[in-house]
Amino acid sequence: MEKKQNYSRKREAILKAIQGTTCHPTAEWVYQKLKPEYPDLSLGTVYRNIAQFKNDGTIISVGTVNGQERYDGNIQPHTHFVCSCCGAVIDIPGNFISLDANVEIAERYHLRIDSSEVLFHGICSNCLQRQKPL
Amino acid sequence: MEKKQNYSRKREAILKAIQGTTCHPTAEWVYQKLKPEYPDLSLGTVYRNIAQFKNDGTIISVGTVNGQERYDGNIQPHTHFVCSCCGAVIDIPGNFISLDANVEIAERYHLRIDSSEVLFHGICSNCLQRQKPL
DNA sequence: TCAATAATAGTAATCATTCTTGTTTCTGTT
DNA sequence: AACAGAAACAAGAATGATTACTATTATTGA
Repeated sequence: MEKKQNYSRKREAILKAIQGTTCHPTAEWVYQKLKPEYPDLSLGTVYRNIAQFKNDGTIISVGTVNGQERYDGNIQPHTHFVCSCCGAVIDIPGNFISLDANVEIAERYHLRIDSSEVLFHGICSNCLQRQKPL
Repeated sequence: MEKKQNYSRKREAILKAIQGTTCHPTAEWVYQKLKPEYPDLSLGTVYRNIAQFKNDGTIISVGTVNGQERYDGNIQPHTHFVCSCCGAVIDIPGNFISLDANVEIAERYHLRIDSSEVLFHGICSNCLQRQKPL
């Protein structure tokens, strides 16, 4: 019952672009990145394929920063830091949530937990440097 | 140097509406909630005051669910569960992140951490019930 | 009461994302 | 290789949440 999926060079390029960076890009970033090599690439294509990757679990969403959704090609459990100054999303190795906690919470609240996410907010080292003179 | 702030009945009502529910409402929800009592309320006013509350730290944002930002009047550290089926955001008591972790990460990566957030994704008990027949 | 200024309604503008339509690309089969 | 059906696409229109603008109204301190 699953839809057949044809090969597409652009789809592959979009995935590679997301997996090949740690900047947790937006759809627009991917579009701009690939535009030189694929001049007839359409932003809609980027969105459409990203939606598919998300659905397949090939990539994950890191959430919305300044109104734009950010994606991550690294699907290993890890943690993110979001700079409230420049909007950068930075990887922090480590999970910080025990598997036990997941199970316990799921049971206590009668929920099914599919994933957990830890997010830190603050100012990144770059922005701290820049602010020093103030 | 701080701007003077005049009293506004609508602003108070908006804050009370957000603080008086645990549903982590959207701006639209607040607007619909208050519309009967304030027939000339404007959606822009809701957004403008929410932005102010967020800035003051009176409320927090829980992130974006299905394209709409969700707010929380409870600023005590606690945890959220987001139902990927119905979009409900549910409070889970407890923080799950140690203060030590914050300090350690901040030092190791030369960051300033202002807040941390734990988010669970899955299916809530209501949606699980509804799906049972399948 | 009165002037200064903050807050608002209503509406227009913005911007990320999704949808639509007609065309092009894949793929399996002759 | 040529063909047919399905999948993917570009380009642009449509949508929907949020923000900005402008003329009016409310609040405040004197």
